Amino acid sequence: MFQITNSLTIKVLKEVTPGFDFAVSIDCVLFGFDGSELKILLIERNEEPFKDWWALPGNLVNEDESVDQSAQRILKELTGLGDIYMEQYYAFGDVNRHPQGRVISVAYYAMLRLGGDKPLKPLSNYAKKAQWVNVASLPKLGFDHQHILNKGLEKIKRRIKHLPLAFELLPEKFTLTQVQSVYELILGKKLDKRNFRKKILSFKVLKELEEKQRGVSFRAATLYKFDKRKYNKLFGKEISF
Amino acid sequence: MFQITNSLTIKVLKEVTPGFDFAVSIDCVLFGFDGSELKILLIERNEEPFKDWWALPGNLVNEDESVDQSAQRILKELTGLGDIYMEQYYAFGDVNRHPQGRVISVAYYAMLRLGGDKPLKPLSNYAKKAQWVNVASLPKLGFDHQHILNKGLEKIKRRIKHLPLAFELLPEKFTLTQVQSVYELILGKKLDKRNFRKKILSFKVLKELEEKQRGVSFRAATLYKFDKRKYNKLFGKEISF
DNA sequence: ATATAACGTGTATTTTTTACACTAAGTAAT
DNA sequence: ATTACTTAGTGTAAAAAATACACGTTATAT
Repeated sequence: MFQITNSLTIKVLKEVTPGFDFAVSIDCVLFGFDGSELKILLIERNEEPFKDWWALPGNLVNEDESVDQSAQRILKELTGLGDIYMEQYYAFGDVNRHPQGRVISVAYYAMLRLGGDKPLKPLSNYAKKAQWVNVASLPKLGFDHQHILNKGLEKIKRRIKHLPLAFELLPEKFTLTQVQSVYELILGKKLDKRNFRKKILSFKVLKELEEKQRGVSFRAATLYKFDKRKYNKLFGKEISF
Repeated sequence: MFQITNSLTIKVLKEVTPGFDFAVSIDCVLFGFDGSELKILLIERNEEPFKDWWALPGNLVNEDESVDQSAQRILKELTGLGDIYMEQYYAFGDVNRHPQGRVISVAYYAMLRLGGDKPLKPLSNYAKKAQWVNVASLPKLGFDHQHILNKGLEKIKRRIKHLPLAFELLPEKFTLTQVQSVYELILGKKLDKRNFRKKILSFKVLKELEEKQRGVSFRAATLYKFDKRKYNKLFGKEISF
């Protein structure tokens, strides 16, 4: 159909409408909590640009998928994690944010419970590996990912004041002290123990269990679980810490 | 350089990296208040697709501009309005949202005071005209613009509870009843007059003027103006109505 | 038995939110 | 000038929420 008469390296030659020469990518900011530290899920890249750098799990959107679908696929491919509800929070569109062309990136965040149950295994070779990294000691990240991450942190800081997002970070059974730790880490400040408990229990979305912690030094705390049923009824109510 | 050996209509023939065949567009949701009704700025389109339909002011992002810059340019071209701070709120990326190809749209909103001072004059011929339209009686909109607009409304509903956005909609001098009207329109519910005034004055961002309304039937109300200085100091404080 | 370290609890004060109804002032019509 | 009309403008009491603050309890480790 087309005859190419010069010797340039041409990747694909194709009919193009002006304006249709952008790429769209997804970047995922996954927050995790291991019981004491706030973590972010990063990958070690195996492709240019930024090969061998740490970066947020991210890649280009395909033509036949919505950006929401794409976010799910990309997270799965790069980290092995599936079935995670992520929420879109911002589109990054500076001209030179990507060294290989004009790429707009749509960022998503999610909160995730950590634990041996969810192994991190990249399914594609875009990533060498995926790993949870302490937010307080991040490596240098590729692209504008530090900026994307900072905006994500700001976002959850605001969100957690109004929604009990913290439970998504915690294991099924948790102590009130752990809940408080999550809030303190995300908000970056200490909270009063008695007032915190009064408040968090007043929403009536926690169910006290008969059970106590096991295998801890010193006094074991009572375990609670999150009652999603009751949480859904609460929807829209304002919460602040 | 290239020799085309068939007869298809080809708009541009160009080197393409796979993935780089998206377009990115901007859509602007501008809210206005004329003293009694909440309005949205719409254009009547003069280009396919959806020629002759009403739609949000929107167009494709150029390669050499950031999405933020693009939002400013597009708004100016389609409505004649410049120098308006718009905030990005969501990226819409369903596969079939645009009939001519894969277009991701980044949506922005702003609040604007209405008045003869800001004439609406499209500078490009993408729009036949721009016009403020009552939110309560919208025409059918092209693309997924009704959806984009609905999300924008939800957004400002949440925002106005925490920030005094209402003042951006009002003229320089306004009455407390007007402020209350804006809140009631956006929140979609009636508020108690005494409690509203107590609350809005408690932030101390309004300055009472010596002046009263002119040219109204019945008793004239005291005029106030917004004190941006004091507002900036307030930043971060939570407000709720 | 004792030391340790985290658990778990209550009250008083202040601040904020809510509910609620009438008088005052200016305009328009007669 | 009187009257009718319409919107402006105001206060208080009760309930709810937020804040400040300290010590006895309990399981573990030595």
